[in-house]
Amino acid sequence: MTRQLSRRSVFEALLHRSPISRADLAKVTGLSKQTMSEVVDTFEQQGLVRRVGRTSGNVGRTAVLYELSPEGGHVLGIDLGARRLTVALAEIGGRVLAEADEPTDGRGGAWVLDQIARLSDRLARDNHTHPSRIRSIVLATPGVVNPKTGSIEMAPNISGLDHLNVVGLLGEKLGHPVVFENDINLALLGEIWHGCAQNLANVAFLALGSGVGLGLYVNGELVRGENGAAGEIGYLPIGGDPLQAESRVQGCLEYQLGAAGIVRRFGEAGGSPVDSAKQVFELAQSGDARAIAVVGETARLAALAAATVVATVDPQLLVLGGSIGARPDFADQVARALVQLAPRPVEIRTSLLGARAGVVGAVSVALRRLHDEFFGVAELASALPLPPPAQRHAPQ
Amino acid sequence: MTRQLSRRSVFEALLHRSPISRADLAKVTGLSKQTMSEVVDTFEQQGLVRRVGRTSGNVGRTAVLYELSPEGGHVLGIDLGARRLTVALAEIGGRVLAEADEPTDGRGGAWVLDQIARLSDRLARDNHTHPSRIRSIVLATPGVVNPKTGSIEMAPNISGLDHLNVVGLLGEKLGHPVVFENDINLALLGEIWHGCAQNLANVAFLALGSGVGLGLYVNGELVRGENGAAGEIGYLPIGGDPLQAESRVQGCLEYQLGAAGIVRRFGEAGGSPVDSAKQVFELAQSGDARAIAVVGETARLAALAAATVVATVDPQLLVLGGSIGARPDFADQVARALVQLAPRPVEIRTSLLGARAGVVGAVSVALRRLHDEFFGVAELASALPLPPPAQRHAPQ
DNA sequence: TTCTATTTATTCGGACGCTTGACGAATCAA
DNA sequence: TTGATTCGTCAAGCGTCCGAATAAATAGAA
Repeated sequence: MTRQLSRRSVFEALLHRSPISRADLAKVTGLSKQTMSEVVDTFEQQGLVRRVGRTSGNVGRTAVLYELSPEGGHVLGIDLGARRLTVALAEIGGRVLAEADEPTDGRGGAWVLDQIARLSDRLARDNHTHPSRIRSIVLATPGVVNPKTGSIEMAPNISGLDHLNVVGLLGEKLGHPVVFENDINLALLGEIWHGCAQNLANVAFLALGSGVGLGLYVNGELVRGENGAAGEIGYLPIGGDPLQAESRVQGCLEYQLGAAGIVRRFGEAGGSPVDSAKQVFELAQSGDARAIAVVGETARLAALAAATVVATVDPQLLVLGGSIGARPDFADQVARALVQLAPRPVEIRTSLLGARAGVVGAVSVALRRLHDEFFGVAELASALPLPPPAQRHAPQ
Repeated sequence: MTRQLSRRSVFEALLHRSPISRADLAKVTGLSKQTMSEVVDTFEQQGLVRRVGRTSGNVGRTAVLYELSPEGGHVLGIDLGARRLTVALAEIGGRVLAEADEPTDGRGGAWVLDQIARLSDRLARDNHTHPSRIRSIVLATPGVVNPKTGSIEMAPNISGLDHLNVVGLLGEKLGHPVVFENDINLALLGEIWHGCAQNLANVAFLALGSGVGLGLYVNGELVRGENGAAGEIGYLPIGGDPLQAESRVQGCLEYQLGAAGIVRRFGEAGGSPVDSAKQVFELAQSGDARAIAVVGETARLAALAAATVVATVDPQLLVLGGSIGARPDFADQVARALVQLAPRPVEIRTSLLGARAGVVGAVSVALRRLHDEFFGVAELASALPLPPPAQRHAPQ
């Protein structure tokens, strides 16, 4: 029990300061040299740690340096988008070994699952890792992921996936259980781990692309909501009559702010025919007056959504992401509009990782789960619960 | 270190199952009878625990029963409202011993601080507790409380308090440091501890009274925001033009939905002169058509705010509180309007504790802080942090 | 009443994990 | 070569926990 705590703090020190000697580990963790040698020895026997050289140049005896060994375990992050499939492989120490991506198999359904398995397998073998060594897998997917069951409640925009038991089938194909999480939530975690929101505890991630979505990170924790539906801001009563038919079906804000809404509004404004929101933005940059107006209105709506989030959860930073939100010209307009709307100034940044955010976030969660599997202190960490109002008297 | 964990789990068992014998404690906690006797003995010596009788009627030797002793410590919860001052005294085991309230001293400033000290002192002495025995004090106040400094950033609606170092002065007067927290947040925690939201982890508390405010409880934790300004939904861009002058100063939603806004709208609708929002609601109940319309519009605005919260954080339960929000007739109208607006049905309840919610929540936080002071595992509980992207190599 | 089964409570011995201090080993600098 | 310094191991001791044995107290059966 107390050994578990020692092992945990040694592992933590190894995560952040490798390569490191046993003597230094003892100083950092506060444990004795004796205990340290014992712990490191068991780590070495388990393959969690390996020798990596000796110190030199210092006065005194040289020390053996240790670092976390890739033998300790590998993790897989997968971003399953409607257009693109991305997979990343990392080792227990946090180093991302390789990333690969392909267009998502257009035939959908089981073909996509096969594609994921094939790509993951190739990635593992190309990096001298047998797929069976992978000890944690997290998959980013659009749609609502129920936090209790882990199942997908709203199928992603991929045909034929909604009838399949995706969690079970994919776990079987990959030889290890797969944890699902909403892609926007994972993009947010990606930005927090390796992106523009590092070391912050209160961050909101506004994703504007084909749809609109929000990721919330509060008190250093992801907000999923009771049904995993937190951040479904497509349904915010902004930008139109929330009782309208379109608003009921698709969500009031999404109807205006989604890519389809932008294209539609550009058409209604008499703009030349376009078939993607991207073209509207490009027209605006080239000076098309109608496009400029539509983009301005789009930024105003996004700022309204941002102001809503700022007033509700008071984040330290607002990250703009998604294929539309990450455009720097657009982000500037949103920031300017937000100054007028928000009760207090809030910093805005555009996504640093872009399309990679989701897969990086998936890797970060997969890593965290692996670490917790080895060194978790689940029941220890729980807060002392207060007594209920009706004192239960133990029947004697 | 490991003893601390044992002590902690024994205390937890005592909190929830007292009176209880040492033998039963051993069964519940999984510790040995031997260890249990040691721990309980030290608790008894520290005055944390006392004998309270023996078992009888069972076969076998009788057991000595123990319970948490009030000698272990008392806590104070204080709700400082603009109109009313409420103080509650509880003991370490969670029992609320007494509550008292008075109209807030209208002279404001230092008089109010004196009043708090006097009322607290009386409450302690009336319950055979010397004020010096009080080991944790939490005060509920309107306004934004900075979560880092603990200071009040927006002074409550009490004259003369904004120039004073309230935290320091009050701590001195009461002989123990005082922790401040937003009154709506504490009302929410009150409902979660003893009210209508017991044992839930995702709750939103919509407070409608002279102002509008929101309390958020997510993942079993209070959401304060980076600056303590989470839940400042008076600034939601709902119910009017958010760029208007009134919206900028007071908040767009608050301008319409606050008590003053209700009275104003009733006047604009040609209603008979009233001087409080309460009268508008009473007129509506007695059949006044204009009042009915104004109340209906008010409910619609509240439902829009609620829909915003539901779409953003997906709570399990929405509690309506505050002098206006807790009216059952009004809550029904809000619930009906929300069905049309929210993407998914969400349960709504009205506050069970009413005006007492704030002080009950203050007691709950004071208790939790006392428990953590004795049995906290702060650094143990922290999650394993992931390594930063740039691996720091220890300079050797 | 006496005896037995049962439960509570204490005592004792042993195991585990951690620390301290001493000591040998390895290295750099003079 | 010598001394200072640091690394790593060994041995001893301490705190905490557990399990087994034992004593104490009680209800129910004989």
